Amino acid sequence: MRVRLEEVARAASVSPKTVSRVLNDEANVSEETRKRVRAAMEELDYRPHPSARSLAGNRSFVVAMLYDNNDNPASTYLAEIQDGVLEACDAHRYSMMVRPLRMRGDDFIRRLDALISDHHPDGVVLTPPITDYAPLLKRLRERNVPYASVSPQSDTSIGVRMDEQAAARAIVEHLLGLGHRRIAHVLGIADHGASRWRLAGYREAMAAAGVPEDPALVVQGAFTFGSGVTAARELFALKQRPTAVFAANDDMATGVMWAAGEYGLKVPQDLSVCGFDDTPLARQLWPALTTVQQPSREMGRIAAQQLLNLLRGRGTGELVQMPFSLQIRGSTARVS
Amino acid sequence: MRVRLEEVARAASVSPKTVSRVLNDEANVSEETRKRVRAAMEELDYRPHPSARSLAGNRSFVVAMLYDNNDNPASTYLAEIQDGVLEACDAHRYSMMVRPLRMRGDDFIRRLDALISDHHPDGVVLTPPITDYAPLLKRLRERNVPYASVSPQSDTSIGVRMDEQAAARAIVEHLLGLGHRRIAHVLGIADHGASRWRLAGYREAMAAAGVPEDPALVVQGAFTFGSGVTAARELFALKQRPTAVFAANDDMATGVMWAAGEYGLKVPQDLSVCGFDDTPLARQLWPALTTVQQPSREMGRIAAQQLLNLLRGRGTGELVQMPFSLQIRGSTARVS
DNA sequence: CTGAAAGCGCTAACAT
DNA sequence: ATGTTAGCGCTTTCAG
Repeated sequence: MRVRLEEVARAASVSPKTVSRVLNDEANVSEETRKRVRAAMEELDYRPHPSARSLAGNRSFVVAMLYDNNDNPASTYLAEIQDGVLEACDAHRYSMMVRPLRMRGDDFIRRLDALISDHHPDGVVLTPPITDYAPLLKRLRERNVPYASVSPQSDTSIGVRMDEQAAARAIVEHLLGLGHRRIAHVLGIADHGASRWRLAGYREAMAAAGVPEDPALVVQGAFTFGSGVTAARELFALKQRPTAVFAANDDMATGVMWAAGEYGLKVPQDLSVCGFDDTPLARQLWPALTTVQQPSREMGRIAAQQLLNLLRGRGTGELVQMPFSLQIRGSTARVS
Repeated sequence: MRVRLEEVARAASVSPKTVSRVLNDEANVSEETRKRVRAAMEELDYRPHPSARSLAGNRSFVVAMLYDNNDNPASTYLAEIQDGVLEACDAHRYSMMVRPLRMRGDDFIRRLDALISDHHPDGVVLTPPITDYAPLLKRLRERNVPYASVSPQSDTSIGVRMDEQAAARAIVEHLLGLGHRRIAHVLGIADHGASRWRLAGYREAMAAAGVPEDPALVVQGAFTFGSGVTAARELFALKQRPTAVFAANDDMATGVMWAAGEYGLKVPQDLSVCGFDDTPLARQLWPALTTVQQPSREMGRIAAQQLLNLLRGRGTGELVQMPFSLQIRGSTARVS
C-alpha cells in the first residue's frame, strides 16, 4: 500500500541507508547512484513517513510560529506573516505549526516548556512583540531551540527587519514637505519595537527640520482603532490643534480619521493623517490612507528561511534588512 | 534526559502496555491502577513522544485546517476560525496544521494527495468555499480522511452552520421596518453558500413584505471592497436609486459607503447600508455598520470539536446550528 | 563511497 | 485486567 524506503532501495539496487543519504542530501553518494535513487523515488512516488523520520532522526521537521495572542498587532498582520512562513517551510518540506503564547502570566516558562515537549519543533519563528521577551529567548537557548525573529529589537537575533525609524522619518518628512509644522504623533504600546522606532523617526525628522518638540502633540495609543479615537480627541481638544497626525499604525490612523469626522474636521483639507503598515484597510478608507508599506508576508518568508538555513546546516542565518516604501494617498495634503 | 513510557511503567509497577492504555483512555484498566499510573505520569512530568505514538499507532494526532488561498473570504475571518480550531485541538492534545489549497488548477487531486501523504492528518477541517467542492470531498472519502466543515452547503457533512438565510431575512426586515422599499442587494461570489443564503433571505423578506422584486437592484459583487464600490456605482446610476443597500458582506458594504461618499450621498441620511459578518472593520467605520454577527471563532472551535469526537470514537459528530444576532448600528436609519 | 545491524519510543496483536 | 512479543519506517553507528 504505502511505498517505503526499502522498496526504493530495492528498485535502485542499493541499501536502505543509501536511499536515506540521498533523501537527506548527505555526502558520500556518487552522483550516478544519487541519480538512480532519485529516479526510483520519482517512479514509485515515494513519500518518506514524517513520524518515522522524526523518531529515528531525533528531529521533527516542524517549525513553530509563536505569537502573543493577548496584546498582539492586527490579525491581518499575523496572517500575512504566517503565509510567508508557511511558504518557506513548504519549500523545504518542513511543517509549520502556529502556537499562541501569552507573555503575561507567571506560568510562562511552564507553558513554553510544555509547547516544546509536546511538539518538539526543530526551531521557532518569533513575531512581535514576543521577539524581545527576554525570559523566552533565554529559555529557548537553554533548551537549544533555534529561533528567528520578525522585527526584533535586538541585533543579536537572526531573522528579518525593516528600518522602521528611517521609514517613520520619511513619512514625517513628507508631512513637513507639505508645509505642516504642528505634527502630532500617536504612540503604540510601550516597549514594542514598532513604537520606539516610529517615535524615534518622528523626532528625528522634526529635529532635522528645526521644529521644537511640543510634548502635548505626542499622545499615548495602543495600536487599536479605539485608542486612536481617544488619542485624537485629546489632540483636537488642544488650544492649538495639530494640522497633521502621524499615527504609529494604520488602525490608530483610522481612529484618528473617525474622530476627525466627529469634530467636523475634513481629511485632508483640515487635517492630514498618516499611518504605518499599509494594511488592506488603508486602501479602503475614504480618503485612502497615506502610510508606509511593510511587506509582512515577505518578512515572514525571509525570517523562516533564515531559520531553515540554520536547521539545514546551510550557514548560520543572518538578520536581513528589508527596504520600505511610502504609499502617498489621499489622506495627506498641503497645509491650508 | 527525556522521560519515557517505560520509566513511568517502572514507577507505577505496571507493564508499558498498561501505561499506554491509560495514556489513550482505553478500557480494561482498573480504576486503582489507572490512578497509580496517572500519578506516576504527573510525578515524572511524562510527555509522550508524538512521533513514536504516530509511528506505532498509525495515526498522527494532527488535524489540518484547509482553506482556499485564492478566492477566499477576508483574512480576519479565517484567522478567527483558525483560533477556534486550535483551541479545540489543544483541548484534546491534537496538533493543528494550516494548509492553503487552491481549488482551481487541474492538479488539484495531486496536490491534495501530496498533502495527505506528506502530513498524514487524522482529519481535516474545511472552510468556505472549499466546504462544497465535490472533487475534494470525494477524494477525502476515498482516502478515508474524516472531515468537518464550517458553513457547508450540504447537510451531509458534520461541522457547524449558522442559519444565514434567516439572518439575511432579519436584516432586510430591519430595513423594511425603517420604511425602506427600494432595497438593493450586492451579491457575493456565485456558488458560495454565503452568497446563496444571503440572497435567498433578501428575497424572502422582500416577498413577505409584498415588495415586487426589481432585478436592477440585485447586482453582482465578489466579497471584496472594490467590488462593493463598483456595484454601488451601478446602483447609484439608476434613475430610481435605492434608499438602502444590503451587501452580502461587510467588506462590500464598506465599498458601498465609499461610493456613497463619491456621489455626495450621506449615510444614513440619504442611504442606509448594511453588511454581514461583523468584522472588526464594521465598528471602525463612520458611521458604524449595521450587520449580522457571525461568531467565527466559536464556529471554528465547534467544527473541530465535531471532528475530534469522531476521531476519538466519541460518537459520529453532528452538524451544529449556531444562533445569529443582528448588530444595529449607525449606518441604517428611517427612510427620509 | 557503501552496507549491516541495532534501535528511536511507542502500540498492535496476541497471550495469560 | 494485565503482560509479552514483535515491529511501525526510518536513521544512527560502525564496519568495510
